[in-house]
Amino acid sequence: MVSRVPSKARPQLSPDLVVAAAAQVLEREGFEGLTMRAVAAQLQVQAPALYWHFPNKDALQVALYDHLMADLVFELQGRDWRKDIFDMAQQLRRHLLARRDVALLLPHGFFVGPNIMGHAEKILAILIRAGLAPKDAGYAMSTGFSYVITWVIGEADLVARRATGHDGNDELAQAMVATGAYPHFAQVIGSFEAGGDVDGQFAFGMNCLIAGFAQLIPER
Amino acid sequence: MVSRVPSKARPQLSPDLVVAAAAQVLEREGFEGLTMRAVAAQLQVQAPALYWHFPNKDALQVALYDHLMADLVFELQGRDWRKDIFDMAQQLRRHLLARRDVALLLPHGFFVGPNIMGHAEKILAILIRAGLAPKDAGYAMSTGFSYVITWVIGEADLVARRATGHDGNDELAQAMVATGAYPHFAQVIGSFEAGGDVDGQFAFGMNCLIAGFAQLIPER
DNA sequence: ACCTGAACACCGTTCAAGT
DNA sequence: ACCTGAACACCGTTCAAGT
Repeated sequence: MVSRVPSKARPQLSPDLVVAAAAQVLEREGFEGLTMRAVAAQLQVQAPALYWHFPNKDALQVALYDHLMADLVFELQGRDWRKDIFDMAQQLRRHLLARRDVALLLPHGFFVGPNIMGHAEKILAILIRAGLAPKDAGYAMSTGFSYVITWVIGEADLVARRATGHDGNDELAQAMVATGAYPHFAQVIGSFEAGGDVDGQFAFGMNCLIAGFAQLIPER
Repeated sequence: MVSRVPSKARPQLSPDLVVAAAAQVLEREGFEGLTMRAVAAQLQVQAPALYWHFPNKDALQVALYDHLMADLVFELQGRDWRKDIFDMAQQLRRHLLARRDVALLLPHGFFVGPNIMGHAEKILAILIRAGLAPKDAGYAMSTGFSYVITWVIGEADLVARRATGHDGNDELAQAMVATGAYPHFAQVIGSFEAGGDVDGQFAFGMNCLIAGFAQLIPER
């Protein structure tokens, strides 16, 4: 007789366990390696088993994204709302960059999850307290959120390309500049030869947005 | 003997022909249907034939994106740089929305192609003429570009979801609001019940950016 | 030089069947 | 209720072989 409660019993599958396994696969194999089969293997289970807990891969990805936001806690000064918003953007950026390929999990726009909601609530509180109308606060948040996500995808891509050596895109750009048909572009490229300041560029865009947000506060 | 120049001769394959076929497939089947096999079928050719003209699917996608930008011509007033930048963003948005799934072609950041370069040159000219330093102009352009792309992906997704009926995300949002744990979020959702103004929201974000750009112009 | 045929090594997902 | 085995209908890509 086989024991009904085997000692090596791997715990029964649950959505949380699946998400945790997916997180490990993502960190180890990257976004391209995040397949249903790989997640199943991580759990020592067959791929179709996952479909009992998630309707499809998209749903798993969304849950995974939310899961990876669980340990993001904004640390704010609470003196100037502009600084607070900026700090949140910066901390979100760092958080996303520190975990492999997280930003790629969200092909489509904003969505809802328990952890995400907590962050959104905090951001909206600050914006509304700063004087923005609720509707404007909503616009501002989603705009800022999109900015950070898009930025992180670009930045991760950049460091990946630098790691693998030459760009391929850079060469093409050089070639086109050499034609002399793009004087302004050439000028801009030239100003980047020092290497470009990633932190500075991120701050630039974010501060642009914040400056725009500030204009929405009605005069009192 | 078979004639050496068959009358029904489909012209020999070329990168341009492949890209044109890919454009048709994208418009007809959408991004998900854009497979090497489908493009090949459009050309009445076997899939591996494409690999003679493009090293891989990514390269084809990039070429396709650039191709789809060929018939975008910015129409500008040339009086106020802010208005011109805004108009370009608006026209780019409309252009992207009018062609199915174009914005999805660019998973990674900016890249280079002949048509793209022409547009970049025009944008940079305006920004530099407005008084931005070349480096700032470069930052501004890529920030604005990312904004529009991300926006369009979100907007296309939105109309797609509306077309298919209920959201699934909306329901979840409602449920979370009902918990009462997210008062600000609830407030924001409430202010959108009128339906939300897509054009207005796009303009909002873009104007935020432009306001930020303006702050970079040194005082004279 | 340019394309076909056949195959490799995968995918997400479904579904009957087991326990 | 929860998972396996086997399969379906695909993918991108490689490569020997044809012309």
